[in-house]
Amino acid sequence: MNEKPTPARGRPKTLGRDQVLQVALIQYWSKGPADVSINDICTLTGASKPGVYREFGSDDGLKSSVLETYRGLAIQPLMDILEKDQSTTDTIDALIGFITQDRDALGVPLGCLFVTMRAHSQQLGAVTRKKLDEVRHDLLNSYEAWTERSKSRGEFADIPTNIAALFIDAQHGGAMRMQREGVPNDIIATVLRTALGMLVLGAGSAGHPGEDASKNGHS
Amino acid sequence: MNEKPTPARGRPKTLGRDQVLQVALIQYWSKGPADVSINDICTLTGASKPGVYREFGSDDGLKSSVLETYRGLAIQPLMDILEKDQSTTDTIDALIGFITQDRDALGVPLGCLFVTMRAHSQQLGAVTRKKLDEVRHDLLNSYEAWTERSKSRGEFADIPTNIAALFIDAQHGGAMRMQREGVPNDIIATVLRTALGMLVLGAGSAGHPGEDASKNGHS
DNA sequence: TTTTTAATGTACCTATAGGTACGAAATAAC
DNA sequence: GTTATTTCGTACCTATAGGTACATTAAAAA
Repeated sequence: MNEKPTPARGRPKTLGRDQVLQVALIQYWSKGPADVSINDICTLTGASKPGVYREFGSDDGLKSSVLETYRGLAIQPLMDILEKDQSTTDTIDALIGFITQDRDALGVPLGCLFVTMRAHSQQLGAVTRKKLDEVRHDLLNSYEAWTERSKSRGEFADIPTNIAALFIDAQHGGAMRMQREGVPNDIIATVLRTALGMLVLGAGSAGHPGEDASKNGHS
Repeated sequence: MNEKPTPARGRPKTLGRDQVLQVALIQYWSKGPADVSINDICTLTGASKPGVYREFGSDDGLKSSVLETYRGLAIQPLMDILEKDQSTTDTIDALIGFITQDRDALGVPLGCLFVTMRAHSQQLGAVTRKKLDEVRHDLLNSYEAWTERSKSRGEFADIPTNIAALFIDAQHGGAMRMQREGVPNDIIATVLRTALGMLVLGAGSAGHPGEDASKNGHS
């Protein structure tokens, strides 16, 4: 419980680093990383601008720190599902459940900050882009490792591992984009079942239908 | 050959509307619509800023005009492939060929301006967003109509039409994102064959492999 | 030639972005 | 108390964005 290793010497720090990170996270997530200024974050947190710059160095520094936070919050749990020792179909169901969780109920924004940042990478600084690439590689490696394990159990369709990983990544990105565009979660889940169902060896040309949620399509 | 219906009265117009549209199109396409200013376009075309505003009204007006241009240039050809009277597998092959064309050879940027604008819609004006929605609906309707025709020929898998349309749209978006992220076109084509192949009734759980392009995956 | 019309572009406006200089304030050590 | 140290936040900087006021110019019409 070492709250503060050094009892410090000068003026005590009052800036709430975690609070700034939390607020910035929600703002970037809901409005997009390019549509939230440092000024906005200062106003919302009550922090001073030099305080934020002292803590994070730059806009780029803040964004990369937020991405790191998001990774622990939303990307790691996704990868944890892949690590878990369960059947291929169970993993797919768990993935779909995770991706199409009710965001209102959870109190978090729609979409995925990681996916959004990838789409906006041109507007991000070098540090954030580098971390983005790192997270992307981690995630793709996770998909590949899961695919390999599933293949070794004889549960995976005859698809090259790297292709499967890119395919899964594309479905994830597509699902998050649909969510932001207002497609209902049950429709998204149905699309994902169709898409990911085909990865399972021996599944029909259409995945198992599940409950029918195919009435309402796009607005 | 009515070059100019009205011989005009006052000072002749020198602003090259089409040139501005072309330059803006390439700029938005390659750098993203939020990373190109009116000033940039003025510098690149030699047009004056008031000239651009007289012609297009606003930033929003210019962007929506560019989107309209892009629609004719890249979206309509895609939809034309869907209208063509050919087998489901042939249409899928044509789609994949169109999407993974060599952009360097064609002299056009990577990715898809329509897809990029959708991802950046928060940063666009009301007019452009409206047109974006219109194009999106057109495209989804095109996918649905094609799906229905394919079903009536007994060539389509047992997937609800609206779900199939969203699925195809997601593959297109994913392909364009991969292209921007540096995935080679032959890899993208393989992912698309895997994804779209499952729409064909009676295809194996993996699509027909085609030539093997599954060595190099993601960088 | 003078007038009317319609386009031209220089030079400006306001707002906001990221970023910082610097004196004031709060603590521990002396 | 005084000093050393560390953080604080007001007030500022520069750059660039979208957008426009207005005097000027080039044509057709009178």
